Amino acid sequence: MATIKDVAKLAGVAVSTASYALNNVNKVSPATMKKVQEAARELNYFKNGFASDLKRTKTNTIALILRDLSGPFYSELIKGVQEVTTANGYDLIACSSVGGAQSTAAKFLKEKRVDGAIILAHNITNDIVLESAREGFPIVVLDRKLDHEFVYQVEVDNIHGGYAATEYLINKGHREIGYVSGPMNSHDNEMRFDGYMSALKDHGIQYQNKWKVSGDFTREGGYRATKMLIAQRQLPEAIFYANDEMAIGGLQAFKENKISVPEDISIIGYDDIQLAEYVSPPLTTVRQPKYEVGALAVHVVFQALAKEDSVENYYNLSTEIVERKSVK
Amino acid sequence: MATIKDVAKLAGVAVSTASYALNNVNKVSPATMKKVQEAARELNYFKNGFASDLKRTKTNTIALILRDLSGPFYSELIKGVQEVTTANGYDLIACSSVGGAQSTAAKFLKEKRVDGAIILAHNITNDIVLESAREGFPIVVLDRKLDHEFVYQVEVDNIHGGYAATEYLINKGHREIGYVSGPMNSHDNEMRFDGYMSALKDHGIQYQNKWKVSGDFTREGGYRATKMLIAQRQLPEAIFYANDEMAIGGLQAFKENKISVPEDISIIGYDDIQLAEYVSPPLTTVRQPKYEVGALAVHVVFQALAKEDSVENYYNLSTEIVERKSVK
DNA sequence: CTGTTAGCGCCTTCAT
DNA sequence: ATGAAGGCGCTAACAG
Repeated sequence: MATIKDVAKLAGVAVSTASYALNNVNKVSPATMKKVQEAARELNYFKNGFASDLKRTKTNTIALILRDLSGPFYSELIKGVQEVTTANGYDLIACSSVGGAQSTAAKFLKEKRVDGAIILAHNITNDIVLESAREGFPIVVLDRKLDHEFVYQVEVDNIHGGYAATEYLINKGHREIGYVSGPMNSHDNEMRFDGYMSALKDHGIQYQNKWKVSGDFTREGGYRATKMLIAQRQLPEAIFYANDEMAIGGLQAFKENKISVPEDISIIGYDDIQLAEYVSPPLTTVRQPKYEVGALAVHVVFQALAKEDSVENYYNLSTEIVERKSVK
Repeated sequence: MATIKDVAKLAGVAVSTASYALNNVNKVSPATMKKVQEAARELNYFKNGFASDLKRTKTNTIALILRDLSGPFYSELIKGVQEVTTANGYDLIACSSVGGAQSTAAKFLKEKRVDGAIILAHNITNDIVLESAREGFPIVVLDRKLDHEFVYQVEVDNIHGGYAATEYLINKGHREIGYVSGPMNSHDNEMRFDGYMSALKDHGIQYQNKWKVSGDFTREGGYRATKMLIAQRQLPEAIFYANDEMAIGGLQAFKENKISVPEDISIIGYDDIQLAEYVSPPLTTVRQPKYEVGALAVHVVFQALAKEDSVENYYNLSTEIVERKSVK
């Protein structure tokens, strides 16, 4: 592997000159420039990224940390992140948090291998985030509440989203409304549930514990939760699934039991994932502004990096109901 | 930011001792070990990843390069890559190649910021791959043919897949079979088309140029291509879409024109993406062993890294037809 | 405009 | 078992 030294030697200049030439610093004569570039090409030289990063203590890349690279994560969100990152001349890498504290993600955070990070991965503990964030290493979390000078939150207003979903069902004439929840430790789930509760309360409907069942945010979980509800032999008139994946699992369960949606029961999901519109019946759901979340998140990272005074630690975006055919 | 020096000082030992202690080298007394670890904790010390990588000239991470992080890329493939990578104690990062030669991906390749890479991204030119690969930096390509000592190929037998898809249609009694192609520069597309042609030929069917139309591997492209075919006012009996995304776009076009699938026309896709089974009618398609491709790809990287003699430069996996309801 | 040089933070050989 | 010291490849003062 050729180093900058080799290039300098071949070009007959000092290393610093070679460095300047290679980095286009306006400080070197066109002739030298050319000599150096030719030498570099001849040796098939490429800078060693680490050495460079080490020296500048800056990587020019930001990380997007996802629980599972292969999961049905929000492609719109990634798009938002990606576009803004690129527009700012930074690089983006995605890394997975499978393995928790031992994961690649945790390592990148702790060892500060990037200039900033955006996290959407429950299994990265708050501790890791808190001890990694620092001046010059802003972290934005999309999935939790955290109080730290250099940790920023952007979230969608899930309380309002949960409220809206529930109220939508109520306005359609339903009074008995089930809730299939995500994992208990999920902040998103908690907020959606809060919204659900408030809507019930504001409309004078009594909350019934038997109609709350947990589905873990997975399709499989939604399926099982729905089967449980069905097994109770007393279904509510409508169900609010805390995410679309679970709702799709629920659809499957209803189908197997010949319960038809929305004739026999109405259901509403949350997220508006791509599949939602293709499922049968098409799923009425709550859309989150995913692209905006992603774009805003990176934007915040850059603002923090630039030490702009105007950065807030907390941002909130709102949701919107998308009506399809799963509610009567 | 605390460095190893600070830790050593606080623990009252030399830097080297601190390094040994921190890296669990069996060379330091338990007492010293403890002192150092405590000092590290107290200072909230974490090693600087770059310095470490620079010194060892090894990153312990491999990169998966995808054309578009947000695209509907194969989650099964990623899963295969991820699991095997993790099982080998390596880290995995995904990076996007949007931007081509200026992309993050190209940078990681050229600057050798990882120990190995797996590429599924047409817009990374062969040149970049060829000049980046070298001893100690194996690259496996999933989407092209390339001849280089340290470039490995794993591909699925797309020729056979294309053949099988076409033959399936023929066996169902269709003689007029259209082909909606991916981009011309796609090796995958080319192979599928070759398979299509051979099947036609082997069954004594004349290839008709008017039934080949390009769809760019996107849903939108498939939609437009199908509209074009419809506009020709003379539809084939069946269409082979070179991927599922395009087939789904086609489904949409047919629906809008009240042409029903499979009654009026049969269609078959390729890939077996997740959506395929949810679309209406469920799409008959050719499944690729995606998980296996991913797993094998990383496996090859590790073999190459270990300089095993048994590594081949070329691997081939086979496909399978999954019958659903879009072919009559 | 070009060259010399001092580190960036860490690992590791060599002596002790 | 521990310490001193060199250097990985690069950048950026600083001096000329």
